[in-house]
Amino acid sequence: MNNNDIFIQKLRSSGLRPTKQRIEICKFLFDRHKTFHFTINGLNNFFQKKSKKISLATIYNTIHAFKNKGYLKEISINTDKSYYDTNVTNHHHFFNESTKELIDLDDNDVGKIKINKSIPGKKIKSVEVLIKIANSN
Amino acid sequence: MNNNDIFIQKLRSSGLRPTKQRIEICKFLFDRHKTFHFTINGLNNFFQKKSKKISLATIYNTIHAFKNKGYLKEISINTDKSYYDTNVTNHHHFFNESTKELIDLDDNDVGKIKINKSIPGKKIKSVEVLIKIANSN
DNA sequence: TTACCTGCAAAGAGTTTGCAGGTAG
DNA sequence: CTACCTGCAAACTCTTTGCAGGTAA
Repeated sequence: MNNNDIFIQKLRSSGLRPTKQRIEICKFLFDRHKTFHFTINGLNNFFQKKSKKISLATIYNTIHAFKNKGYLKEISINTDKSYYDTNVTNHHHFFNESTKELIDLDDNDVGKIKINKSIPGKKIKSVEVLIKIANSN
Repeated sequence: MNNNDIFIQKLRSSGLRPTKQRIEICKFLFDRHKTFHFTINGLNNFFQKKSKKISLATIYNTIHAFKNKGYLKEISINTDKSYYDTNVTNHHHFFNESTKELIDLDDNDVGKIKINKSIPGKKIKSVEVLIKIANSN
């Protein structure tokens, strides 16, 4: 089974039709070993350069669908734009303010977060640490 | 010295002219005991209701100026809009997803965050924990 | 054939900017 | 008087939406 077939199956099993565009997006996002962070604009630029133009509306649609299916995680750093992460496990981030790049941290990089407060009737949905870094000079 | 004078002095000492609008904004933001979170839209609504309309451009200008002077802190929760905090000390937050409200956590509420990774040439600028909560039912 | 998907363009939300008139010092 | 500030409207960026034509099953 080649990669395309894997993605076709992945899409189908999520109730998403495996269209040409979605398969291309899958190949770009998920056919890699390392964690990958991106913005919608970055994705769009990539496909334009490859002359595999996918309309912005379709990119938004697909990314939203993938996020809803749990294949992507949205990360809020600032109000400018949304960042997405192909690593959907619970983890924290460095944000390099000089380059505007996100860097994943793994479990060993950040000690356990102890939360000593709770609010009646409320449940903790997520705990995210964002560490902003910049050139040290 | 009354509160207005304190704010006038605060503005002047920052190189900001104490205009009517800025003093009004100061009074609303800083003349309180508890920590206060707000959005630009919320501020705007407040002044409109009080029939002390301040133009949106001036509100943006002033909030940016205050942020640059270190009187306010911007908090990123989602891409929708910016949240601001009159508590400029280092602290963490609950974000109530049901009500879209921010709640400050103090030092005792969150254990010390241990970071075991560093990036050569980079310095940590801030460490922020955002804990999303929602109704537990 | 039918439900779903794509792409375009228009619309929306939040924010920023240019500029003419107003105000503080 | 001069530099700075305000308010309006226009512009901008990112994102969402409506809809006509296209495609998967």
